[in-house]
Amino acid sequence: MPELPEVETMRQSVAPIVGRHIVKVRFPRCRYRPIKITPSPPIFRRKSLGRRIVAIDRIGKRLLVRLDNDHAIVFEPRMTGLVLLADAPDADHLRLGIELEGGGAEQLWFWDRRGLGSIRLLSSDQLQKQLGPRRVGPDALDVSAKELARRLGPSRRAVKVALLDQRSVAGIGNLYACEILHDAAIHPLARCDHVASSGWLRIVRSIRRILRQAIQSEGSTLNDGTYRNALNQMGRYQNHHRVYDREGQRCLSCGKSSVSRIVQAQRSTFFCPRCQKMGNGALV
DNA sequence: CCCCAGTCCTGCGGGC
DNA sequence: TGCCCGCAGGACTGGG
Repeated sequence: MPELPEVETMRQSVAPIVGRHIVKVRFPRCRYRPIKITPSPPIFRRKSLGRRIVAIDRIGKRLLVRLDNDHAIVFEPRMTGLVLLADAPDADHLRLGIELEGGGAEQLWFWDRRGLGSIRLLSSDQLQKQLGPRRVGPDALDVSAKELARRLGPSRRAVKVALLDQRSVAGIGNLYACEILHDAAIHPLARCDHVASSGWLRIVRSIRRILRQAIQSEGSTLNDGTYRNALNQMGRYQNHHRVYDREGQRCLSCGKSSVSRIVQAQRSTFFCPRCQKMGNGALV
C-alpha cells in the first residue's frame, strides 16, 4: 500500500542515519516464503558491510539507501513492507536487519508481512537500467500538465488506470489515484484521449495538492494498521480520505450523492458520480 | 508498441 | 466456535 506519500514519509524519518556506517547485516530466518533479495546474502553482505550511508532518496515508491561505494540498497515495500528504525510489529516477518555503528544497538529493519516486497543492492549502472527514466516515469510531485498530457493524452485507457502506470508517472497507487481524480472532478472511466488540456491541468494540480497534504499528514494508515513511518508512528491522512474505501457513504464534497465503487484493472475505484461527471474536463 | 489478465503473498472479516 | 472463501493491490510476465 505504501505509495508516494508513505515512502516519502519513510524517507524523511530514516534520514537521521545518513553518515552512519554499516557494521552488521543480518537476514533473519523467517518461517514464511522469503522475499526477493538480490544479490545473494553473502554478496549483499560483502558489498554493504563497512560502508557509510551517504544519502536517503526516493524513486517513485522505492526507498534508496545510498552507500559510499556508488551502490544503493533499494527497498520496495509494495503492499505491506516497512523500513523501520524502531521496533517492528512482530519478529516473524523481519526480512533484513542492518546494524549501524555507534549510538547503541540501532538497527535499520525491513519488515514485510505479505512478502510481496523486495530488497536490491545495486550498482549505479544497475540502478540506471532498473530504475532509470525508461522504466520509471517522472515523479508525480514534479510532473507538469504538459508532460502528463504528452505521456498519457494519446492513450485510449481509462485515466484512472493510466495514472497507476509507473512508467508514465511515478508514485501514484490505487488509493491516491481515487482521491486525486475526485479532487480534480474527473470521472475515473474517462478515456485519456478524451481528457481536455484543462482536464490535465486540473489533474496535475490535484496530484500536487493531494500528495502534499498526504505527506504533511505522514501518509495513510488504513484499517489494517500496517503502515508506519520508520519511527513506528501512524499516518493521519486516512482521516482526510474523501472517497477511498467509503462506498455507500455520503460524498464529503457535495454532501448529496453517495460514493460509488467500481472495478478497474482488477482494483477498486471509488468516486462520486455527482462530482465526477463524464463530461467534466473530458469529452463524453 | 499498446493493453489486459494472471500471478505472487498473508491476514482479516463475512457468511454459515 | 471454527472453517472457508474472497478481498486487499504493488510490479511483473506473457499473450493477443
